Amino acid sequence: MSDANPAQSRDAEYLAKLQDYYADWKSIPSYAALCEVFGIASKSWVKAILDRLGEAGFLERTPDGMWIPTRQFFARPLAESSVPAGMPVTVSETQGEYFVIDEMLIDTPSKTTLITVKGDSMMNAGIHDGDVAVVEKRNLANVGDIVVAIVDNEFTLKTLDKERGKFVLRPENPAYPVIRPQGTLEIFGVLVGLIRKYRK
Amino acid sequence: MSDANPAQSRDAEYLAKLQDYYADWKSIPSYAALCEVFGIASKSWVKAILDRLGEAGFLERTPDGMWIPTRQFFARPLAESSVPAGMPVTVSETQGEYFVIDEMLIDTPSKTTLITVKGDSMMNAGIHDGDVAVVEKRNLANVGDIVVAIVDNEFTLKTLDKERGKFVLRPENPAYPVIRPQGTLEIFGVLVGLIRKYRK
DNA sequence: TATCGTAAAGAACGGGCGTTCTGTTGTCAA
DNA sequence: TTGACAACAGAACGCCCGTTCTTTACGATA
Repeated sequence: MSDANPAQSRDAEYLAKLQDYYADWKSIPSYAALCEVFGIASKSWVKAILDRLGEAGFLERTPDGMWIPTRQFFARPLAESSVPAGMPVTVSETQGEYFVIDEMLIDTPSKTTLITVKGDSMMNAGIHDGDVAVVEKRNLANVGDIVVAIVDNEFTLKTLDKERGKFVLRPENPAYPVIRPQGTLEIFGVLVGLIRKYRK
Repeated sequence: MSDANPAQSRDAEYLAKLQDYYADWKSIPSYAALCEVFGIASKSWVKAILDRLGEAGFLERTPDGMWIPTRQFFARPLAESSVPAGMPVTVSETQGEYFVIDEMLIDTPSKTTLITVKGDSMMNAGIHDGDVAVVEKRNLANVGDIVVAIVDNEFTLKTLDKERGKFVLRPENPAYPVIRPQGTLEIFGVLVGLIRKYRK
């Protein structure tokens, strides 16, 4: 039985070196290369280290046996605004360099598009002019979803709703009218995320 | 000489599949595994594809020969919702306005923190409960900036304003009172971005 | 002094991986 | 109908990679 405490022994050093390497190369190298990275000479010990880091939850393996980093490997400081304590601002010194916002918002890159929002018709849903919508392309959506539809050859972002058995597009701003498409409603994609950048 | 046009042939499909795979596993698999991913049967053709994607700038190799993604690999196409024309939905061929979300929102990783927003006191600024605020840590801000301040040992997100020569924190929701701190106002950071994720 | 346990070193091995070469198929132009 | 080319398929090979086993060094413990 080891002490089961993950990154408290010398493994913490090895983890740090691995994180630095990964920041440079975005991959976990072969055991032979890891010998150089870690500064040790035996592949078997490298394997032992990686096995422990795996058990500790920093690494896992693909179905075909490759080592890959886990979410914990990137461990960003994400504070909750409710945290009461004095100054939890530690924000993890040094090797960060890798916010995985992308991963948070995007599941299937090939089906995801970014669209800049124009106008204030979705104001009350907290979607403003200039925001960037993260849209997953598909043509099926549920009532209540915010969708990107194609109306008059333009993209439009609205809430999908149903009125007397027919689909309609409802803006989230009383100043705009509900869109009741005649014929079929062409849905381009579904809103899965939103990004806003404040000018510096 | 090939036509030198990168992701315009069928390679675009292969790139998309690779991107999706990478989103799942954060690694580029062996040629054998790539055969399954791409749906082809010959390793030599897989190598040819990766070589071309490498030339096109989507992949590169580590010193020891492993394939790794480049920045371009993570770039997403950005469309403007105003685009009027027929169907420019072609995912903007070639390099039109690609960008990477992380880079867009974060200038200096070491000074940037993510904070989950609690409550609806900034409702009218389009900032909702559960949104993630991208905050750049510094203690100087201008009137009008949205800042994270420390009040009563808690983070609070408010607009910085001035009243009769003194700084105050103004919520963007009439149901909440303006905060008029006695003594100094401790500013933790300035809001530079906002992220929202819609449940699937 | 003897006995552990930890932290490695080092050898040995079998298989999988990347590479290269050679075929095969379909399509289009001339 | 021929030829050229693109898009793969398939085999063959040598080396490197991951795994396992054995051995060494060293500090703590008793």
